[in-house]
Amino acid sequence: MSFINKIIHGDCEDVLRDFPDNSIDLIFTFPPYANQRKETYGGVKPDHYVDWFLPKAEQFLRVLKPTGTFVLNIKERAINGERHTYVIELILGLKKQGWLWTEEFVWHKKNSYPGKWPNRFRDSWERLLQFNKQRKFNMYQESVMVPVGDWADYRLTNLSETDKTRDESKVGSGFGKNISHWVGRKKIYPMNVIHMATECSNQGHSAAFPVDLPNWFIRLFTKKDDLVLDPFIGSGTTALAAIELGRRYVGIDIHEKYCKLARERTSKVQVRLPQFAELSSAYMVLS
Amino acid sequence: MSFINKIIHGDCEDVLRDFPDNSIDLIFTFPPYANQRKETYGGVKPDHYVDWFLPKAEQFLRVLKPTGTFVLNIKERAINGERHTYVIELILGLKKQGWLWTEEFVWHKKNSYPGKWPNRFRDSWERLLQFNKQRKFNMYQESVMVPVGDWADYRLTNLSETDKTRDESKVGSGFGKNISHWVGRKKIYPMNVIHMATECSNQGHSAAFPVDLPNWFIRLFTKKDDLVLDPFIGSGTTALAAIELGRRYVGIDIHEKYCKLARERTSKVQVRLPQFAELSSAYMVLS
DNA sequence: GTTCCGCATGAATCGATAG
DNA sequence: ACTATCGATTCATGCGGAA
Repeated sequence: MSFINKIIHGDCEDVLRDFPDNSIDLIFTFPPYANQRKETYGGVKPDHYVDWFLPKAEQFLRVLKPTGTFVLNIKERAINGERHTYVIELILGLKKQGWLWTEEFVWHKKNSYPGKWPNRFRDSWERLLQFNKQRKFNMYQESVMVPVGDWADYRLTNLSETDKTRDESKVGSGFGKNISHWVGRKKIYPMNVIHMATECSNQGHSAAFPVDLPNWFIRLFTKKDDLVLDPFIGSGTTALAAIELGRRYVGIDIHEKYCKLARERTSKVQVRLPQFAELSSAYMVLS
Repeated sequence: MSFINKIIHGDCEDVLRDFPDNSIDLIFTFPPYANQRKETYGGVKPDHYVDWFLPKAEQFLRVLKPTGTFVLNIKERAINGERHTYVIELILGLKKQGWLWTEEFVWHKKNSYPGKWPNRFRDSWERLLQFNKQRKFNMYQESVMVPVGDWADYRLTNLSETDKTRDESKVGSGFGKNISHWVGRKKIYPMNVIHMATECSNQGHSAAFPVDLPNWFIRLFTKKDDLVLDPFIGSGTTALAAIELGRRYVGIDIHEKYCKLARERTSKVQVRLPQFAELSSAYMVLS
C-alpha cells in the first residue's frame, strides 16, 4: 500500500477516503483543540467542534481494524468562566457513530502553563479518550509494565533528557548495564493516570507533546510492524514514536508546512534497538 | 435554623424542601455511584442515574447561596467493557437546570483498588466536578496554597502516614517547629489535579474517602462559620472536615444506620486549633 | 566531565478595551 | 450585545553557559 510510512498533505477526511477498510491498528492523535492554534489551524469554534470532528471520525472508524484502537488526546477550554461541553458531546457523538468508549486516561502535565485567575487554578491535565470498534481488541499490557516502587521515580527525576541522549549515542554500552538493574525487579501494571511533562523546546510546532506519550500507547495497543495512523500529525511526533518502536506509520496534516517538518524529522530517525524501546518505557513515571 | 450541625435522616430531596433558599455556602458530596453499594443504597441503575439525580440537584440549586459552590465527587463505572455515559449526561443535565460547570478537578487515588483485567488497567482517578450558580463565587485560594517546588515533594515523600498521626496527637508541639520552616517560604497555588490516597481504615461505611478531600474543598470555598451541606453524608466524613475547620454543617442520609454512625463520629470531634487546619493542608500533595 | 544557575517558554485564562 | 485582541498573571522544565 502506497501510504505506508508516508506523511500525506491534505484534510484527513478526504485523504482517508482512499484508504481500504480495516487497515489501521492504532489511531493516535492530538487534534487541534477548539479555537486554539488559530494562526496555524484556523480555529474551529467550540460550538462547531463536534460537527467538524464527526465526519472525520467516521473515516477513522472505517479504516480501523476491528481489533484496533483509537486514542484521542483532548481537553476542553474554559469559556465565559465555565468548561465548555464540546468534549463530552463529542464522546456522545462518537458513541452514536458506533464507537465504544472503552476508557478515559488522565495525562497529568506536571509543567502546565502558568497563570492565576480569581476563579480557577492552572489546568494541569488532559483527557486521553480510548475508543474501540468492539469489546475485544488488541492490548499488550506487559509491554508497559513499570518497575515497582520509588526506584523508577528516582531514575526519572534524576535523569535529564541530555543524559539520555548522551547515553543513546553509545548504543548499548552504558545502557546494557542499566538494564541489568531491572532484571529480577518486580514489575507492576500501570494505572490510568499518566504523569509526564510537556515538551518545552519544540521544533516550531505549537503543540508540544512528549514523544513518550504516543510511545506508551503504541506499545500498549500495537505489536511490531503494525500500522499507526495520526490524522493530525503536526510536527510528526506520533510518527517518530512509531519508527522508534519498529511500527509502520501514516501521518496526515492539512498544512504542507507541518508535513514538511514531519518528513524532515522522521527521515532522521531509525528503529531503536529492542532494548532501547524497553528502556524508554522505564523512564516514564506511571502511577 | 434548626438544621445547623445536625445529621438528618431522610431522602435529601424531601428533607431539603424545608430548607430556605440561598442558605448553604458549599455542597460537597460523594453520592452513591450508579449500581454500586447495592446493599447500602439500593443501587440506582446506570441508565436511570441522571433521572434519579436531577430532582435532588434542583433542591441543591435552590438552597445554595448565589456565591456558593457545589462539588460532586463521582466516577462512571465500566459496563459491558465501556465507560458508561451517565456522568457526562449528568453534567449536561445539570447545565440545563441552570448550573454552571466551572471546573473538573481530578482526584488521583494513589492506592487504588488492585486488580487486573484483560482490557483495562486499574482505575485510579475520580472526577470532582465543580458547579456554580453564577460566574462570581467565593474562592479562598490562599487557604490551599502549597510550598513551592522540590522542598514540598521532599517533605511529603519522607513523611509517612504514621509520622503524621503521631505528630497530630501531640497537638501543636512538634508541629509548631515544622510550621516555622514554612514561614517566609514561597508558596504557590495548586493545580486542578489532586494527589491523595484513599482512606485505608474505613469506618464501616462502604465508600470511605479521606477527610483531607472535603477538608481541601471546604478551605477553598468557605470561610469560618460558613455552612457546608452533604446530602449523602454516609459515615460523616464531610461533617468531620467541616467541624475541624470551624465551619457549620448539615448532613443528610437516607439510612438511619449511617446517620447514627455519622452522629457518633461527629460528636467526638472538636474544632481543631487554627494552626492545625493550616497544617493538615500542607501535608497534601498537590501539583 | 560534573554540577549549578539563569533564562526562555509553553494547546491557559480572565478582564478590559477596541471594533 | 457580541466578537476580537491584548496585557497581566505565573512555574516546571530543559537548555546552555559558567564555575
